[in-house]
Amino acid sequence: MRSAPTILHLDMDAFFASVEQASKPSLRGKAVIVGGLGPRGVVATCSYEARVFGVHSAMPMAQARRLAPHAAYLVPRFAFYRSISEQVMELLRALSPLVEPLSLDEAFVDLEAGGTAWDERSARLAGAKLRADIREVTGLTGSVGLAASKMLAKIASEHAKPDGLAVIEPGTERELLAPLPVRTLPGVGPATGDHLRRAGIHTVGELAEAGEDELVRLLGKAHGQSLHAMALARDERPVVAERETKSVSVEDTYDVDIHDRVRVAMEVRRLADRCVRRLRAAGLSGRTIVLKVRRYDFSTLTRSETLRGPTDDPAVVREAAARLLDSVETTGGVRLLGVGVSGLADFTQEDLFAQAAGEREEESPDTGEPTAEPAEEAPAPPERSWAAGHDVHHAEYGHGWVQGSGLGRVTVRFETPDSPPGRVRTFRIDDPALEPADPLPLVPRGASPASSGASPASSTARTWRPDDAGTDDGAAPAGAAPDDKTAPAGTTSHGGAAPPGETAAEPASEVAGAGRRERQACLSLPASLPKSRSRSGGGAATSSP
DNA sequence: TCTGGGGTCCTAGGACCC
DNA sequence: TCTGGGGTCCTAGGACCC
Repeated sequence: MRSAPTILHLDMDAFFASVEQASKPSLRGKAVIVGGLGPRGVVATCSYEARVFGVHSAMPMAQARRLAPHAAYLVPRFAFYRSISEQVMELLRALSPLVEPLSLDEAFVDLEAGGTAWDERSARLAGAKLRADIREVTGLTGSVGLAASKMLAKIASEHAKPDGLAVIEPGTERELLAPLPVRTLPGVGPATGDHLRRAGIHTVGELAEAGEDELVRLLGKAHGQSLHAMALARDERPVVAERETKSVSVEDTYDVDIHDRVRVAMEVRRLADRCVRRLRAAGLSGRTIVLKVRRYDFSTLTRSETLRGPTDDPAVVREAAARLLDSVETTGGVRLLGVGVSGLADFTQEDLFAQAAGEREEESPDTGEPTAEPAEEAPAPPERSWAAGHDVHHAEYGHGWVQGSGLGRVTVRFETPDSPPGRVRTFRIDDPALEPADPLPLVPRGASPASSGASPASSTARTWRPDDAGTDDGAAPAGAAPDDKTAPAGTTSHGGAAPPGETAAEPASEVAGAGRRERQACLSLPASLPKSRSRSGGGAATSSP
């Protein structure tokens, strides 16, 4: 393992929700919940203001609505998030060619390989500058972890959240990890956590003491070995820039279970076509077709079939999926269907017609509503769906976003990322003056005068020492971060130079406010770690030390 | 409370070949 | 006639991650 903390992990704070707050001034400082809005939707991301009510990602939307009835509920706008993500990834690639994205809002960077950092000091500077650059270019905040390995960098960024930077100094790792709950380690989810708890293993230190043989016995070879290594802070995994796609799949959960076998078959056909479009858009073909069925009782099964050679022919995938469906009992109802292709090969057939058609269809807008599609291959008509959160333009009132719709009406709030909070007006859904619009940039173009404003705020950089995690009051480290954050937000970027002076400062101060609340919620440091990564169940319950 | 959608990796059994 | 072991591929399911 390297001797300097030159692996960086970036994690954008409450990414989807923060993007929505940045683009909609009236939502800043408010509880914002992004996810599926149907009866079976779940929370994808929520703002820190919403977390105060106990809302967290992966929670059923119905439960979130009970906990936070007055929050703003929005459908995700992936294309927009992707464009912001691309701006962030561009900043990372300026630091090093070795950038490994994990999702739209997360990535590892090998600073040493990029010649950007070689010791702790230079790594801190790079991390602080990155955070400042992200804020300047996107108006958003991200948290940075720096350590000598990927695992530790990720643990550090989690600790730094929100809007902070944390360094784990080489040499202190094992001492720092020892008191943390096993769920802190990547790869320990609910099942493994329970398993270990039943074996009397609660902390990373106990994991290390258990020994490799015991862990292999408990968890199997691969998992046991890797967990033992991680517990000892041994992690040699390199940052890998390009990883090959292994599979492509699509799936839909239906608002109500489907009982009609004919309808099930039709849905499978549509999913097969959608899957092939994605496959072709990626320039791939595949040999193994997978059908996924989730039944009324949530039991899930998969059936797969491997062809003699790779295909990207919709008819072939459709037929394979139909054959697989024949082997599945669906009486009682089906809540989810999915079609996937694996065993991928680079696309080699030169079927230019099909390829062109595939690309055209891929462009169709992403409304987040699985059911709205026309059944056959007709060119998608201009759908006027008015999904909550999407941008619109009105001939008279200008740019705004859909706050809600129903009963033949659509409610629009007229505001832009750099306007003050706007007013709401209601129209008929077929009002000809109203049309869908593209999102506006979060930061006005070219409005970045002397980048001096956001100087690499090295004051936000902290070292996470073993003592910090060990002490229960945690007052000093926990309190330090948000205070540090408010400083750059409040004092920089105001200096009159930026044309709309409020623009840069406003979202920043809101996020800082959110940060304060977040910190209150997790004063005890060891508990704070698993809390925000609780994907399913548990939450605070599993996190108490 | 009633559980999304997109992925990755691992395990285990059986078939088949050497 | 009995007893192998190893390797690879396929299938199904499960855990985990964001």
